[in-house]
Amino acid sequence: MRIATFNINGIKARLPRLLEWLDETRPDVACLQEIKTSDETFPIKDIEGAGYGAIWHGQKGFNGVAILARGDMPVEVRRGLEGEPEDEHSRYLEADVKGVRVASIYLPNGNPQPGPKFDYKLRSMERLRRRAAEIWADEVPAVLAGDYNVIPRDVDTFSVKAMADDALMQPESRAAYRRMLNDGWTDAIVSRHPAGGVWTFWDYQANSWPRDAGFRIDHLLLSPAAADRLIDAQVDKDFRGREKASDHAPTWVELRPA
DNA sequence: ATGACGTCCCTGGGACGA
Repeated sequence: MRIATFNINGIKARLPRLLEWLDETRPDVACLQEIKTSDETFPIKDIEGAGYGAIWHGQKGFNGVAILARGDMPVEVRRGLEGEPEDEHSRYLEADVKGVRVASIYLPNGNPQPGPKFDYKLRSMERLRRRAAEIWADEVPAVLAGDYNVIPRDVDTFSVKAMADDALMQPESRAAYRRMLNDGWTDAIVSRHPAGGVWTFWDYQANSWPRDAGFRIDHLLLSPAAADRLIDAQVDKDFRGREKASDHAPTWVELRPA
């Protein structure tokens, strides 16, 4: 089964691209981020028309996450991360889908750093880590998929120099991500492409896509029971080059049937 | 470099993103 994550940067502006991607690649599960729409305006009819059941956690204007399941209905486990009751950003949704625990995650960008947005980013990463530990304790096959807004290693960006002052690449951001790996989670793309050079994001600006100036910030972290079943992990890179594309490309894992 | 580019909001420009 294939589980994908895709920061679509506005589900309304991107709807033709999303439906096209679902039709062409037929992921079993699709975790979406930055749907940028309220719960009331989520285009569920179009999603259902493509053959997917869905749950979503929307927010007017920005953020927002969803989980889609082909020919199935995700069973919601949790929406939002604990630890900050006053946090109203829609950035986390978790469900059981086709025998796998799946989370759709949109961690904060954190720029500019230093500053309150960067502090919020780091706190959010620690809140995610705490939830991940609870999922780990359940010993279920789990895939924590989403836009982590972290460039984990120097080989995960076209230019270390260009990104040096960015929140995505600060030592604190990397340390927070590495703590989850140290907890035992497997970075699926790294396990299949250890040498790096795999990008999931290309900025709209500065001619980034034509000159392949991208970096890797969309990640799928696997629990041991999921990592044991890992067959492949890849990026649907060509979708970044299409008309009215998102600035992210879909990223996915293929798991052996249980 | 208060830049670029794009989406959202609700109207001409601000908020936000990476």
